[in-house]
Amino acid sequence: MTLKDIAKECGVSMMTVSNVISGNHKKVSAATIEKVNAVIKKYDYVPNLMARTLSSKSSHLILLVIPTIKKEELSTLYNQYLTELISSIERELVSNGYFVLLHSVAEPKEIEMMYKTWNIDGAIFLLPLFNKMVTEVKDYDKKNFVLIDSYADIPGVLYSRCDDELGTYRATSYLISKGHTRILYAAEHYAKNLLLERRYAGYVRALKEHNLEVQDELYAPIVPNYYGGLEYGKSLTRDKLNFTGVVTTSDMCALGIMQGARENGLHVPEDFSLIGFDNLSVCSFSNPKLTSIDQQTSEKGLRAVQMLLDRLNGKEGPTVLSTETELIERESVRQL
Amino acid sequence: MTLKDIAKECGVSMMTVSNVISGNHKKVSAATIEKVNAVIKKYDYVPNLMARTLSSKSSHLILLVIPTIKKEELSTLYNQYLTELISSIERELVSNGYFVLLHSVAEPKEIEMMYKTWNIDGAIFLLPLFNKMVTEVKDYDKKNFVLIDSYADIPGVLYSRCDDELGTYRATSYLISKGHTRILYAAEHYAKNLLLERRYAGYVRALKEHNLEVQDELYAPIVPNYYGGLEYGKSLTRDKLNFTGVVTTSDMCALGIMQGARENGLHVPEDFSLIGFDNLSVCSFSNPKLTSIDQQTSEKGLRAVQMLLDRLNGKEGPTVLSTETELIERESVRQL
DNA sequence: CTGAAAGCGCTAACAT
DNA sequence: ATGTTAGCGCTTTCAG
Repeated sequence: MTLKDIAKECGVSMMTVSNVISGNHKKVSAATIEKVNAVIKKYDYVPNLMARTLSSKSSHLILLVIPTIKKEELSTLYNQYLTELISSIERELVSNGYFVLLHSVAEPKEIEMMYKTWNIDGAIFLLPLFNKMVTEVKDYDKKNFVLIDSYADIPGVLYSRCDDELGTYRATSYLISKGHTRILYAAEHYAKNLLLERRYAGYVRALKEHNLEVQDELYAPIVPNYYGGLEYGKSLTRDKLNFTGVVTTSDMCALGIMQGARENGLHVPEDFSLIGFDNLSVCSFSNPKLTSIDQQTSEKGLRAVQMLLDRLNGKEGPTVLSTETELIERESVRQL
Repeated sequence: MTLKDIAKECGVSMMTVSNVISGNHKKVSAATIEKVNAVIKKYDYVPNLMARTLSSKSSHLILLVIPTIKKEELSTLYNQYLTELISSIERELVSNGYFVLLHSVAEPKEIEMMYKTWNIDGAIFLLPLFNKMVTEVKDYDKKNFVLIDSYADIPGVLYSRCDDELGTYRATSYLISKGHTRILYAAEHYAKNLLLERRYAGYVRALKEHNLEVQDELYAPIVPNYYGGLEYGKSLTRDKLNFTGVVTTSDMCALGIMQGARENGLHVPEDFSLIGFDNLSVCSFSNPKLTSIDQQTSEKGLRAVQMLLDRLNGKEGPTVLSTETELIERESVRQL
């Protein structure tokens, strides 16, 4: 069943049917619209988007870029966070008449290739890993890119993230409100990773606001994932414990620290308090349950899509959107 | 840059270029092949698959069907398992020249719609939730469907799963080998869910082989997810504990039981032993670490793709493939 | 408001 | 081994 068939059955031209389908309702009389729609429904006709794209150039296809990472990394580092993002983005795109092409990408050429092969309308990059790659794509500023969790500040692209600085500020302030004054920051931070930089800034701001000193010995420059945390936790002993609370930048890292420390007989929250980041469901599965900073992951995906669609529709709108963070109290912080 | 441009620059016809690209090397001389390839490389030309699909009918697009489920369910029930499947399927398809259209689906019509709009070459259904829906799709047996984790036995479709029966057999046998004789099976099983049926069969077989009786009181018909487990765990008290070991059908369920029981002062493995299923990375994050049955999730995805590609290429091959299960010892089972 | 012609970029089928 | 013709299903453009 094609446009032509529908047109024939209705006794009108293909263009009329096309206009009905595209919602060009000013160009067709109400009577024909109804007639055409009836026939469309009768045959369950849906337009072939390959043909439409070929002649109109707009595919309604959005590239969802995931990293080409090894299986182990995928499962331990990004698991639930990614599923939540992917599923929220998929839902929002589909409910707006767009389709999702999922593709893992290791170099800029592959992105250009996808644009040529499929006439992609836009692309969403799921992780800030892609920051440098993006600028190496030809005409990237005209390709409707959305970067998630990025602070790269590349002109012409869109950003969806959370208020990272405020997140760690909340975590740190909460520990302070519970009587903690010696608070460890457990994650590397350096200018190259702008997101971690923001999170560190939040920690520093909270300390300063409460007249606490930022001390070198309260900074553990670890890689903020499960294994980085585990290793650090294992290095802890009771006499080396020069802090009472820890701020981390991921739940997985926090769980690693907890697990590593336990192997040395150190327990959360008796020996030290601990706060995660992301509020993954594993927070409820650990013992003790992990207090964490929620960052509204699904909402972040949804806003990424909305920004993108606005841009595709030529609407002026914000180029950066941030979700709000919130402290979720569980069992890993104790009152001193 | 189009086929036409390449043809012109090479001084040959479009068909010659087309034949070079499609690998029809018997129809073109070695010299022209080289010349054409040089020009292709020079311009970074990649064919437009919209146009190719329009004329050839084969899109090289595979539909990856995920369920339309609510956010909370996604994160707690399927998180890592799904990520692992999706990423392995994506990698294998792309490295074979196919592309992945990700779409959540709630009813059969949507699948037919995707076939019409995008000339999909085949579809992979990520969860057995889709069993009934599949048979309601028109000409489903000619649409190159792969069902993951399904025992539906619908003719004309392909199946990728693990040896579920052997999995629970291994778990049960392991508990028996550790001196357990009163072993609880914690998951509903009924003819409608064929996978759970298989898993229950494995439990029963292990008991019988060791001359242990299958007892009604050692069957807990719970929904095998975190919340089902949690609820059941909370219902346990020391005097109601009429078993020493538990076989479950998912890690999440096992973690739920562990957590719920702990709230009543019952501990794993001191008060009872426990085995999960899936071997998710959370098994290493819990305390105690969860002994589990690994089912090679990535491999399962990979085999799904290979079966599908064989069928698309007209190769005769198996219609069912199962990955092997393996017991991964950790800390949740003790020797009696 | 409706329609006819031309063409998007490619390949199947048939020449040569 | 290479070229020509026709057409995939749709939209753009231009006429009425």
